[in-house]
Formats: sequence, C-alpha cells, structure tokens
Amino acid sequence: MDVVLIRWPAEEARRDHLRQSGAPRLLLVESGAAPPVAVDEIEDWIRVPADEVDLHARVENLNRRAREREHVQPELDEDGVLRVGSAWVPLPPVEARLTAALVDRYGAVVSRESLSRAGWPDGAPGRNALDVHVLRLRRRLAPLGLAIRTVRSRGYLLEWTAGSAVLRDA
Amino acid sequence: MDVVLIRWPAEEARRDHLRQSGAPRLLLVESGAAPPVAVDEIEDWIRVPADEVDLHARVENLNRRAREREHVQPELDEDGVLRVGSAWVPLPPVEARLTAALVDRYGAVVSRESLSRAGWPDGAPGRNALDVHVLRLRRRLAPLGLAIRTVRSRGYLLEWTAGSAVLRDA
DNA sequence: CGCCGGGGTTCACCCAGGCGAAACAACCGG
DNA sequence: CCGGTTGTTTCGCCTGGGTGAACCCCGGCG
Repeated sequence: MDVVLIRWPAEEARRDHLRQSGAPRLLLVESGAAPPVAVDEIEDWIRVPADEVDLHARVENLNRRAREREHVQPELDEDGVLRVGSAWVPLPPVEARLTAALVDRYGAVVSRESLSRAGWPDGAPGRNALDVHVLRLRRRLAPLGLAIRTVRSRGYLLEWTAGSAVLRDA
Repeated sequence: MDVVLIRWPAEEARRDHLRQSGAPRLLLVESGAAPPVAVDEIEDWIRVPADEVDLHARVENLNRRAREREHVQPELDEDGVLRVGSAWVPLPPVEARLTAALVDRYGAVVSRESLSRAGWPDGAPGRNALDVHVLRLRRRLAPLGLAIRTVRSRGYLLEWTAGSAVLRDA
C-alpha cells in the first residue's frame, strides 16, 4: 500500500476516490492554493516545489501511520457503526449483520452459508444477494483499511488491506 | 490544550518534555536540518521560514486531532447555552433538549425515538418535526465545529467536524 | 490447446422508504 | 408590531435492498 502523490487542488476528484479505497495520500499543494483540511489519519500535504528530503519524510510518516492502523481491532456496535480507531462507518442493517459475522470470526474464513444465515436469519433471498452485499460491503469497508478476501468455494474472510499473507491467529 | 511551537532541532529537549505531558506540538524545522520522525499523532512539523497560512493550517489540524484524542466534548448548561472552548450558542428549548440527549451520549448513536422523547417529553408532534429540528440544529452547531451525522434507519450521532472553523488561537 | 462450466464479481436497473430542505402558517414574548 | 421559535406540508433526492445479466478467472476435459 504505497502513498499516492496528488496535485492539489487540481486532482481533487482523484483524492476523494483514493480516500474511498483507503489509500494513504500526500497532497502536493500548488503555490497560491489553500492547504487542504485533513479528511482522515492517512492524509498529509506539502507545499510545492518541495525539498526532496522533506517530501520523503512525509511519505514515510504516512506509511508508518497506515501500518499502525493494522494493530487496532475493528469494533462493531449495536447500532450498526463499525469503528477503527477514530474512524467509523455506518452500516445498513443487512451489511451490519454480515459484518458482525465477519468480525466475529475475524481473520478466519466464514462460509457463504454462515454469512447468508447471518444476513438473513429467516430465509435468504436470491443466491446473488449475498454477492452483491459483499461487493457493497467491500466498498464501504475500504476507507477503514479493511478488506474482504475471497477464499474460492470456501467463503470470505476479513483482514487489513495492506496485510500480507501472514496468519494472525487469536 | 494549545499547540506548542518548537524550534527544531534546537529545542529537542523541550519537545520530549511536552510529549510526556501529552501536548500537541508543531516543530519549526530550521533550514538545513533533517525533518523529525513523528513520535505520535499529535506532532507535526513545518519548514521555516513558512507561510503564515500554512502554519495556521497545521496548527488547526493538530488542535483537531488533540481534541479527538482527549475525548473533549461540548457542554450544555441549564440555560440552554452550548459551549465549546470559548465559543458558544444559545439554543431554544426544544433544540436544547435534543442537544442534551446528543451530548449525553456523545459520539454514540441516538435513536430517533430517544431524540423524540427527549425533545417532547409529553407526546411528539408530527413525524417530520424531528427532521426539521435536526436540520435547524445542524445549522446552529456548524459554526462551533460540531456536526450531527445521520446513521440511516438507526438515528443520529454528534461529533466534531473534520474541517472545523473553530479558532482557539492565542 | 482451446472449449466449457462453475464460482465470483460487477453493473444496470428497479422499488420503497428514510431523510433533507424549503416554504408556509401559527405562535409567543417583548 | 416584530423577530425568533415551533410545527406542518410537500417535494424530491439519495440510499438500501433485491434481481437479472454480462463478464471474468480458473480448472477440467475432450
């Protein structure tokens, strides 16, 4: 998960997009432009033209912060709010139940059947419903640095975006 | 808790001392010196001489982060006056009661029902009354850097705005 | 080697309901 | 009489949830 450099304010749209996908960003503020207001923990800015050393220092800092995020446990409260550190995302009912199941067995594979039962306690709708909700959930969780990985024909598991293949057992 | 400006690396000892006491710091990096490696999330640095605007932006950013970290929350007194730092707003009766409920469970979701009961202890008016008051409350709280976030189908939640305009400079 | 099929992903589209916002009417206190 | 407060209606957007279909990746098989 590398830090992405973005020209500011020229590439504002790109910044929002990257934020959605949970990538750390360094905004290169063009002279004359007002500095941005930080939208999350993994964003920083620097005035250009900038010293190579300074730029590098800020990039490193962002990288470290992105990595630190992985040591926090995601928490889902009763009101469908998923929190990671100070960041949080509201989850709609179905996705909240799915997330509960995933967080519950965090880092381990949860079968499609379990998920389906978790999401729809009294009968699942079409077979595709689960896939679609997983997709939506993925997008919602991305900004928090969480990813839902597929284990083909087995199920899904929840982990950190930047996380390597390291097994993290309880 | 105001941000402390420190010359770097001249005042390194002072920086460590402030870090111990949990104060937010902005290091003024003298030209030629290497940028510091951040020791925590309430420290930032800027190369001097620096633009006034840039410096201010970083200070504000640190203030916001420090506030979050300390779990500082707004205070509502008996007379319907909401205070945050040195700024304040008078709140009319209904909105004061709603705010009380939100402040009470600060940072957590408050259901529409709870809010409705808080605002109108003996019987709620029409269905939309709450929506409208939340809207008005939002406008009143915005200048203080407070925002009421919607958690769809669950309720509302009070928190600090990402880009608050609250100035608490010396 | 190329075709095929199953499992997954993604997209477009639909409907329903929650919520936001503006505009208006009644009201209350000075 | 006037400005601020409160309640209501109405309109419309956006989101949540669901379905079907196209597509893609990969392993198996002729």
